[in-house]
Amino acid sequence: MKEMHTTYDPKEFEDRIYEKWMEEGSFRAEVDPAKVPFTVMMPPPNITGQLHMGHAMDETTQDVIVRFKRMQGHSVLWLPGTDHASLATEHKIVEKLREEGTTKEELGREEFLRRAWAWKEQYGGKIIGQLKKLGSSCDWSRLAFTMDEKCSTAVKEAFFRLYKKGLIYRGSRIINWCPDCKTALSDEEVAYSEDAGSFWYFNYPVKGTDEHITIATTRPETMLGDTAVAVNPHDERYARFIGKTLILPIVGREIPVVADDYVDPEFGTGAVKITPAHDPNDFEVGLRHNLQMIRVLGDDGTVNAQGGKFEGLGRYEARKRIVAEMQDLGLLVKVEPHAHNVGHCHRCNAVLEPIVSKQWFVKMKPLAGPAIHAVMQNKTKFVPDRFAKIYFNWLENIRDWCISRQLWWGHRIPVWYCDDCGETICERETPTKCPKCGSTHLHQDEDCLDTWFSSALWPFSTLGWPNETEDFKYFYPTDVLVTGYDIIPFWVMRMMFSGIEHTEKVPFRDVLIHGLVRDEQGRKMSKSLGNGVDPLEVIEKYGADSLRLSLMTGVAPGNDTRFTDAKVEASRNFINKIWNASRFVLMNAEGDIPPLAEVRLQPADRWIISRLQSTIREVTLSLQKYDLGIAADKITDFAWNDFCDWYIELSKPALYGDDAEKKRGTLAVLMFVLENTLKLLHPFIPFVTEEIYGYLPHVKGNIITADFPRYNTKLAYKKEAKAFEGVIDLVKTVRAMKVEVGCPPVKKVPLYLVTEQKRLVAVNKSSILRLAGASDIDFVESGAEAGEKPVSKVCELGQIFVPLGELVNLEAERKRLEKELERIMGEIARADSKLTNKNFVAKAPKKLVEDEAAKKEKYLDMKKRIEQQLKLL
RNA sequence: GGAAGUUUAGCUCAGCUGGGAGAGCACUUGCCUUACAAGCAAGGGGUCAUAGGUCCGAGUCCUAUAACUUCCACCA
Repeated sequence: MKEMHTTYDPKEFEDRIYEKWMEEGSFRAEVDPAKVPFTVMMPPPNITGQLHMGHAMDETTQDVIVRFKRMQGHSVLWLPGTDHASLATEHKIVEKLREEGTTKEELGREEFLRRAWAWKEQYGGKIIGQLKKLGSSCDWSRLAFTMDEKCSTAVKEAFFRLYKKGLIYRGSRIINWCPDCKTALSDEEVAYSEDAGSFWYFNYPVKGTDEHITIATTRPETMLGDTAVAVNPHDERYARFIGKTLILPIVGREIPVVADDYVDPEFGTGAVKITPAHDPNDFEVGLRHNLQMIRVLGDDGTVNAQGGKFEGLGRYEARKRIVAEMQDLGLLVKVEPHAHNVGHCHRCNAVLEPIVSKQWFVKMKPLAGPAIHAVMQNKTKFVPDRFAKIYFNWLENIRDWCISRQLWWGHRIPVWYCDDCGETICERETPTKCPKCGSTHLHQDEDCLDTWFSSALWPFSTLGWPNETEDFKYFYPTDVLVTGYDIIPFWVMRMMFSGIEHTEKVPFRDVLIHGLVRDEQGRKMSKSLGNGVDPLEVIEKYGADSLRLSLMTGVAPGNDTRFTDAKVEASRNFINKIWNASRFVLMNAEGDIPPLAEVRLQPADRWIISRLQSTIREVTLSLQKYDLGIAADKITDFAWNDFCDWYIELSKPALYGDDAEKKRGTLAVLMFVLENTLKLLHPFIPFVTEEIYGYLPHVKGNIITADFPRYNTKLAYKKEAKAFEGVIDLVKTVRAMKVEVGCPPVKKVPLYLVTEQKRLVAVNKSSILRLAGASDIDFVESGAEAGEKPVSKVCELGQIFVPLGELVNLEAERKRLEKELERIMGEIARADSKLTNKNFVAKAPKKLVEDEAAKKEKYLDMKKRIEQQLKLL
């Protein structure tokens, strides 16, 4: 047998283990009617992306679940993929072109796309290698890409169906426009931030009078497009102006004063300039009053021909000039500082312009309803369920989804226009002639679809929908979707309504939401702050298992967590502990190790096996509920405290003794517990558990495909385990006594014991002597038999006396005993207060009352013993 | 303006359907005990944000309050 290295060194085996899994096809999902499928769709990272801590959290969470389910015997499909990230990618390539001194327009669409695909081939695979480093056990043979053939077919089909149902339409509406990216965005892609701005007060003269109305605006440049001024119909100050005409300064246009409830008389001056083409609210007002819509800003954010002499100026330059000119005209009343929320492009952070533009939209109301119902009826459950509220909130207030983007990299809108008759044609396949006039002069819509349109189909497009493939039939709907709460509106919601609309099934049964990974100070990790921690560097330093475990411990679903080096180090230390415990077991393993069923079990054996059983049960239940943090805690607690600190130490007398049968029995138990502990740990720390598993002499195959431990009632040994706790308590009590009186740990002391559990103590004598640092144990009836000047302490099993001779300070011992007596009296009083409470006795569960009475008995007994001992001093 | 979350040991955080407050790190003390100093043993440290309420019993449920965080909406 190979020897294990003396220290845990993840670098030595992590890559090797991953290759082994790949070679043996351990991640591959099979359509197997004999098994129950378990499907998880990986949220596809952007091809522009680098692995960050958010991914590490997301991937680890999924991998833990998937490995657990795989070991439980499911046919597991964890389908990986990447997202073409239309805007983000195009943005990057455009930037690169700029560096080369060219533009996408100069290149032309075809050449641009060729470059984009090349870019995807070159960089898009990077993140996949990074996912592998983490240990992600996804089925790489099914790797998908949102622009591959399968997904493109699904996108066209989905668009076609929605279009035919009238759920997709084209229209001129106010949309969010990014002047830098030169494309429309959806409402969800707008990032608001509070910016310091100004409030300019302008006078608009009333036609044919000396009077004027003062309006206030944060965007003076939009006045070029003003087509009215609105006041509240109930505002007495302005009642006489309603219906009058104003002269728009600078421009000279005559505009009406209209009454509209939208205006808040309390805010500003109570009179609002109306620019229907550049403000969503004004747009609505414009519709209600039939106002003219004048667009004054072009796609690049400069003033267009409608802006007269300001044409060609940037929006901020135009603002400056207009304010200056208003001042010259004596129409600027005042300027106030004003902080207000401004929408920014989530990709390039440029200030967005609301602009009226002809775009494609998805009608949301008919789609939102069923998506809301599905969650209300628990067809899909959010974990934790509070996130359902966020989901409802979004869907209930949703507006139509702008899906067209003025981009080239993405799914081109499957709509053609007839050059001759102007017919709009939407087909699954590229049409060759106009169905209306027969013309062959057709051209396709220039725009692309929002990236999220294809992401929304991800749970089924990747399985071959709309074709009824074997994969689709077997693996769909999926079981759980794992993602951060920030993605609910972008993705979860859209997958829900798309899934229900297109497949008539919810796309996933559960949505597991995890929190954000923040930096050590609790700040969001971000590029601009430069506070991001690179998971790959952490893996390089500590290994992937340590990173994974550190992300999984001490976290609750949906709650944010902080990343600290200290936490990774703690995880690394734990893994090292497991490594060494395994080494200990293997070092002592000699000859054939019998299966557990064939050996005689000692009390300590039954205790550890019992503890293992309850750990198995708790861990399994926690994992099923997605309480990964609790599961990780339970296993690490068992492995470190129960197994390493107690059982391994307890096993040493048997291992080093001459009783061959006992030794074989102990080895069987050690091996059994180790093997099961490794299996419980495997979902969290897959590499090291697989590596150690390979050293176990009696097992075949890999741990990744081994059976997850099952709770076995026959091995629960509840009573025996409970009794054995007394032995542990005894050892702890002796250790504490020695420390309290300052007895050197190496000095072996004789123990005198008053107890009714003589057999239990006798059987475990050698372990107790070893662990407690004692020389011998004698059973006595009272302290009087315990030699000169004994110190004493009560414990679960009875009372311990240790004659410490010269080490004993009588006065100190008296004080110690009095203090302990005080504590015991407190306990008795506590139990009494409950037992004398009639309501408690009458209403509390019977078991609780009985337990309380038993405790009181125990403490009364302890009290008696201490009092006796005090008399002897 | 609306919504959600957080508030527990010095720090970072767990705590499931209410039944004697936990972990890791840090700290104190003592140990290189032949798996492990990335370790072992023994400890100290908490009116569970505040005020009420329900209950025999509240960190846990309810209602207010405060502070912080986040999301959404937004008044030009």
